[in-house]
Amino acid sequence: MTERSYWLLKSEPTAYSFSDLLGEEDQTAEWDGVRNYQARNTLRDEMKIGDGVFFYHSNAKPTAVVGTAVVVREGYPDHTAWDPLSEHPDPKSTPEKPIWYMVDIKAQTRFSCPVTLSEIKGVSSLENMVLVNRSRLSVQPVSIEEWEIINEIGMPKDV
DNA sequence: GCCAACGTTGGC
DNA sequence: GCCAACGTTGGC
Repeated sequence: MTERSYWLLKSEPTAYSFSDLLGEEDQTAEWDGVRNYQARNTLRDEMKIGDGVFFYHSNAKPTAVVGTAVVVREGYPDHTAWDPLSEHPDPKSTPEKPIWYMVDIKAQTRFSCPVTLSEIKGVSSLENMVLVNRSRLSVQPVSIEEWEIINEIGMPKDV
């Protein structure tokens, strides 16, 4: 019996946006293309079915957490690595010896008020977020406190 | 478009 | 195993 964990996934909306995820059949997609070892380890070993996911738009105007999703399939080999026509081919990864992994996520909630990076930087209880301190990591952990605070800002109940 | 940060590669 | 060179990310 383990408790739910929380994560943040980054995507450039010009490449794949939260709207794209909402437009998928069953609002579910493979989170493929991650080619960083630390992020790979998180995808492969740590993210569990039912875990909460923040969907973050990087390189966007503005950069922001735009919604939430849930993990619906745990780490399995990223088959796009051995597809030479994919966006991120890596010939060193094979079906027999996969290097890269992915999870499936399903969209949950689109924030009525996307939580921008500058907003996050202005909240003292969010100053330890990985997003703020190690900005290049594209798959990163989120504490339960950070999860709750950003959900409250993104989906205010009393408006 | 610039450029700082930082992850990866490869020569030694 | 070190570290310089290089490539990429991503905020601004």
